[in-house]
Amino acid sequence: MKHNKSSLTIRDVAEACGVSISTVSRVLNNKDDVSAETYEKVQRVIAEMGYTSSLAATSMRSRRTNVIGVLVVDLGDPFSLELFKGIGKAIYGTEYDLIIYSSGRIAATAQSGWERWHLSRLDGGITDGILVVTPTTAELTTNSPLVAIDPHEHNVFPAVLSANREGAIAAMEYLISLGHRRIGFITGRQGLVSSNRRQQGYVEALEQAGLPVDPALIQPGDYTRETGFRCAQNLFALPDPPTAIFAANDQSALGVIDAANAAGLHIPDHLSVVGFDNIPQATGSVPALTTVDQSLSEMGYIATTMLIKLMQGKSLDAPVCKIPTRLVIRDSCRAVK
Amino acid sequence: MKHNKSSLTIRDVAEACGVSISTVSRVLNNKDDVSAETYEKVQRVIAEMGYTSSLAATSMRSRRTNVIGVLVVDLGDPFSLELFKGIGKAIYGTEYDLIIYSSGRIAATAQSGWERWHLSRLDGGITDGILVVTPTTAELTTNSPLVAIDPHEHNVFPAVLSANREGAIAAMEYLISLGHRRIGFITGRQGLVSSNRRQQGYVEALEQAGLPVDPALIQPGDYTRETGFRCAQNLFALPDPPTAIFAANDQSALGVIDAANAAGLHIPDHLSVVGFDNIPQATGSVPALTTVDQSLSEMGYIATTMLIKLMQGKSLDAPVCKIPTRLVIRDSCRAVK
DNA sequence: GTGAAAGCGCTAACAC
DNA sequence: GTGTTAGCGCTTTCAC
Repeated sequence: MKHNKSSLTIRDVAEACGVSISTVSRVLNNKDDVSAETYEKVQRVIAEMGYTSSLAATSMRSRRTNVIGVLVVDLGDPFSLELFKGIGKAIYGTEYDLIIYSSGRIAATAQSGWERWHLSRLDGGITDGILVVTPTTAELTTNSPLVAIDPHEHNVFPAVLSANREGAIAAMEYLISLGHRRIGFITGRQGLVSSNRRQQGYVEALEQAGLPVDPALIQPGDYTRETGFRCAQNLFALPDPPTAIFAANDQSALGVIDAANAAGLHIPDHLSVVGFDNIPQATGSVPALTTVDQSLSEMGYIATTMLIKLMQGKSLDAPVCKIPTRLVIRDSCRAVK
Repeated sequence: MKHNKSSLTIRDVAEACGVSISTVSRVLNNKDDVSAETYEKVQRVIAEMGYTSSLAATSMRSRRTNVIGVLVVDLGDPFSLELFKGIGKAIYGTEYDLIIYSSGRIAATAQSGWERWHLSRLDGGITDGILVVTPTTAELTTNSPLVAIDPHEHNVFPAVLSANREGAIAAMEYLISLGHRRIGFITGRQGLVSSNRRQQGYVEALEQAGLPVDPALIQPGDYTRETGFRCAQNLFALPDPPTAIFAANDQSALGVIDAANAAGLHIPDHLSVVGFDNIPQATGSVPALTTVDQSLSEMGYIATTMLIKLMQGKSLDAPVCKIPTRLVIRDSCRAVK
């Protein structure tokens, strides 16, 4: 490890060129009131020295950094990760940089309000625009453009929304059209908006079809395969077990398949299965699973696109963009007579 | 986009408290030379106003930011994403914050040297420690601790290394022990170190066993499922096709399975398959695939742990840490007679 | 125990 | 065209 001398500053460049720091600054910012000759020379020296302006200093002095900040609680959460793909794609080839900010301090993070804390850390400084991945945007205030990713309804910022409810309804309508009357539901993690919305769709579709909502058919899952497995077992053990199961996400659906295999139940002969899938690749190798696909990476992509528009001073076509879901029918469902 | 006024500054807090900005600064930094009374009051006002010190300003003035910077070219690359999981886990509950930095400017990014550019942007300012995800660390200079993630051999920094070569050897030795003599290899993306190392292991294992290295058995892949599919087809079409295929990653291995299915070849009766798997979950739903598992998230975790140690002024047990691979034998291989 | 003042590296007036 | 200068929000001596 080489700990060299302290990093280069604009002053070092200026001295090396024999000009003043403001001239260097002008070159850095592509101002046009510099002689071609000087411009050229400064450029050369900058390249030679490998100088880069310090983000910290630039942020402080000027309001233009071309940096987009992404605020996220749990880095590593598959949800966020999938979003990053889309965000990265949207940023690619543009003149923007990206900073994903996350904190290890659970104290500042676990309490609601982490978004606010993070936001004020970056905003008013380093970033020119913000993408927040959080359900609660109510308390957020900022001077720069902000786009929220899948916030809940009280949101006042431009946002991209996922069609959780609609997707669940589509899945249920399909199952119902196949003749299923008793359809089990494995919920997502309690407290998450996505989970509530999917459950809401499940209930609405039943009511719409004039079918009863049997609480015994609703099993509390948590988006994991293991819990999906146990929920399915509970469902199988019912005196009057369901002929179909709708799982609130891909992992739960895989758990259902595991449980069916374990119980010697054949899909789709004995049981029809549909899963909500945020990361279509996740079930890509399980072609026999019907899914409601929702592309999280598309959400990230679109949110970033919206933010960039805002940062460029353009206005949005619509302040809120809903990302559609798509029912991908494969071999895991069969009509019942 | 422009900035309005009104981000809260330390001066606002000072005025609201009727003290000087230096007193507020002392409270912010937990200095002990402030009277309990004042301390308490300032704390309260800070909480009430929802003030947070600006990262930009703090970075500039002091050397201590408690922020770890992660430099990455391609956000969205599954490799990086998996790393983030481990990094996030390592950071969780600590007093450190994390900044993942990535640039959309292909000009600064595509050319070798992006690492250097990014580094100097963050270093000497915002971050106290750096994690770089890049093969080439040779040109990097920095004043703060730096840990490289899977760099190639000319690296001088503390690093975590993956056992690509060793893993490939393990896979090959297993196949060879089963009696396979003609083993196909689907390479990773050309130019990547991981790819080279795995190929190196393939060749070494053959040589070690006194088996010939047949160039026709080495198909150039690119870590995608589609290319894996085509490579496998090429292999099948050989006058003397292989009895086993080792694919340089999970996706290619899935492509091989696709191709085998398409060609009516049964695994493992007609063909044995092993894949190198960076993201064990990726093939989790394909239990019939033997894999060399290497946990990328573990690499991220360990690298972060090392960096934190360094940032705390402690020294490392070893400057370089090798992440082991694990051969997970399942039903995709059979002995040939 | 607290305040005043000097910068950190940079940009943006404003001079010349 | 180019240099000088005044801060951006903060930490840190150094007085009091």
